[in-house]
Amino acid sequence: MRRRRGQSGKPSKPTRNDVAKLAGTSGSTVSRVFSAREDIPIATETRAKIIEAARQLGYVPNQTARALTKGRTGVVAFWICLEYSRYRAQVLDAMRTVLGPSKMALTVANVDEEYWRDHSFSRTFRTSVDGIIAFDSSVSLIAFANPGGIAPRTPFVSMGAIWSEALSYVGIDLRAGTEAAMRHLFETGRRSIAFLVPGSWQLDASGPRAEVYRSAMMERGAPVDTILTDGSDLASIKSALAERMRRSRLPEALFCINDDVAISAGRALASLGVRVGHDVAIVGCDGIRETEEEACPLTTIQQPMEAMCALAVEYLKAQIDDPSAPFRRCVLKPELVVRDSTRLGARPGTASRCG
Amino acid sequence: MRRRRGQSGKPSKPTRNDVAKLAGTSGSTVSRVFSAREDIPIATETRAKIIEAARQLGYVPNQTARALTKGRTGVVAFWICLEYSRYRAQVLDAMRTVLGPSKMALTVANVDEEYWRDHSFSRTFRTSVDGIIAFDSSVSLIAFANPGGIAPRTPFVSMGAIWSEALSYVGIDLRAGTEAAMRHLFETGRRSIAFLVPGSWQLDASGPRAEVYRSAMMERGAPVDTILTDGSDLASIKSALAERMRRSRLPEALFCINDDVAISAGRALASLGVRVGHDVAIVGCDGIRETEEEACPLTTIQQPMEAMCALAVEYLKAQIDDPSAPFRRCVLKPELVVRDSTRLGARPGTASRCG
DNA sequence: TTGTACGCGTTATCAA
DNA sequence: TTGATAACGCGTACAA
Repeated sequence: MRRRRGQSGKPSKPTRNDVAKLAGTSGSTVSRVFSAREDIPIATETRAKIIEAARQLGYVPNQTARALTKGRTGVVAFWICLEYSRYRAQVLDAMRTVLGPSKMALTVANVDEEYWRDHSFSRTFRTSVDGIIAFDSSVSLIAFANPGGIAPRTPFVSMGAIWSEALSYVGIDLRAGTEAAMRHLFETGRRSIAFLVPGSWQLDASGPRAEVYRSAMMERGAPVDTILTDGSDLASIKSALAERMRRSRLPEALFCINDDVAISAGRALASLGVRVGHDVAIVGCDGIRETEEEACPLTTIQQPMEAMCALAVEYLKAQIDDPSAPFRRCVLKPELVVRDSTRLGARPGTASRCG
Repeated sequence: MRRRRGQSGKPSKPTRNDVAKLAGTSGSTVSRVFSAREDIPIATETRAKIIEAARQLGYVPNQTARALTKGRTGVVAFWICLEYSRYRAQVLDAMRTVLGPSKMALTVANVDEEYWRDHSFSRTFRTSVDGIIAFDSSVSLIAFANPGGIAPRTPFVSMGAIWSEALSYVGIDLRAGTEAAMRHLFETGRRSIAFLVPGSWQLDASGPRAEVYRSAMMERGAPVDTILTDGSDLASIKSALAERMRRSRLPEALFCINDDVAISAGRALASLGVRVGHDVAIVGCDGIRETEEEACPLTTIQQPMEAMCALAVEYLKAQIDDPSAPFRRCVLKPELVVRDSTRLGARPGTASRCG
């Protein structure tokens, strides 16, 4: 038995035909009015009656039915981890900016975490979309890029520091970024450089940043010097650095796994009486806006967030418009933005505490 | 003419019936297998054949069709401005946390900006959902809460500092928060208190925070003292404060429109040689995490982000489960978190500059 | 345990 | 300019 309008007292949503009945016309004509297409001629009077009837009933076209017949939703999904991170929030902002003027609608889903919880994409897949852009999502790579992966015919573009060669992607070359950072540090005369990373980040202690750091050091005959912190919070970073100062000497420079860590390191050192940029240079990674407004602005490896989003959208559109189009690929190079935290000869400063 | 599978060379997605044919069974049985319901009995052998056929074809159930027949998507939309803001990113994080363990899927849309651009919700409405939670979205209030508003039968809950009495909402009582902040400042002996706000924020210069600030001052016979800045960036705030120092005296306390402004104000003052918490007290608003890790941790009006999200979800669920259920309403009080920026007798500190 | 048949609310085609 | 009518792909009542 089906729930029918008005039968059980629960009012369900009005449909095209309800409007048609009230307007004294047919369902197809109602559809035409709401199709919002200029090229379909409708008598002014008919249209007015339909608009009025729809208003009275509170009619809204059912997007699900529409999508079913058209085979398109006009929506692209952006899969990104929604756990708080300034970097990701800024990437999301870039995606919003890029997709704003487009015809496509944007919908954001929190994919990775959901997968680890459910061991499936069932929830994420519930919103039907024309294509998917996934940012730094290892999980979706596993799902899409493997042979016999899920939803093989859904247009998919991976974006960020990890990707699979099997499909379209817009990568970020963290190796190149790290190389530039290390070169800069050596060129500005730093010899002892440490890599600062929370110890729990298995992946990042062995990823491209760590690798390039190590080989850059070894190339120059400098000792590899990794400082592991307990967490990524200020307190953990401060205690790791304080401990280091107690046991031996601080390095001349810190290469930090990301900007969050770099910012905390800068503050921690300042509060320990160390002059950032003078006694110790700091380099971060990602290029979040906050690096610019620190007491001592931080040198950082700036990711090309907006360019990355724009390309990913372009690639996805190509796939959507022609599912048999070849995959497109590109790896973007970050730009080293040099600021006072690594600039020689900056004026000395001191810790900032409460008044 | 309809695009048919295999006819034009463009392979379209396989359907239930394709799988059924390959598995030598019927479409409904395929549906049953993919319904993932435990209570439907299926012969082990049949199921195996279907799974295998689906794998071969790369079959994924069409969510659009599924939603059309079931009348449910299992998705809730979260409408929030995606322009970068640490506060909103933290609210989003809270929503993710709350919805994580739930059965519902979360989809995030960038509503307000889209509306100002398109003057319609057409894009936002393309993803069909069971209900909508809107955060600090004046636009969606106009659309939903007005008589004869759009989509009157879609479950809708507004959340945040603005709401409409017409529908379910979870509000935040900024008046109460501001009152607590002002009380605290007066109780700790501050007499001259200025309100710091970017001048372009029309709304916020006349919203609840501004109003309560003014009446609190007037009640105590203290002069209202609004400091307008050109923008919300550090430079604008610094120049407004420097200008003030030049012309007259700094107030004993700054009540800032939000934490972003408060953080910038703290840094600006420090760099001008003012001791935050000693020479000038600072209070922010929103309770973003960053207030805690400033050189001088900031007192702030902490929004109950997670409680707010949890309630909004609860209210929405109620509406979804029973569309005729009464609207539910609640206004949450923020909590004043007192930190060193307003604590008397904190140790003096100085500006932190580059080394 | 499985198959048949209908309906979900649209869009698009075709005839009027 | 408008009205029937056939898909769209799936869920499910009912019959087998």
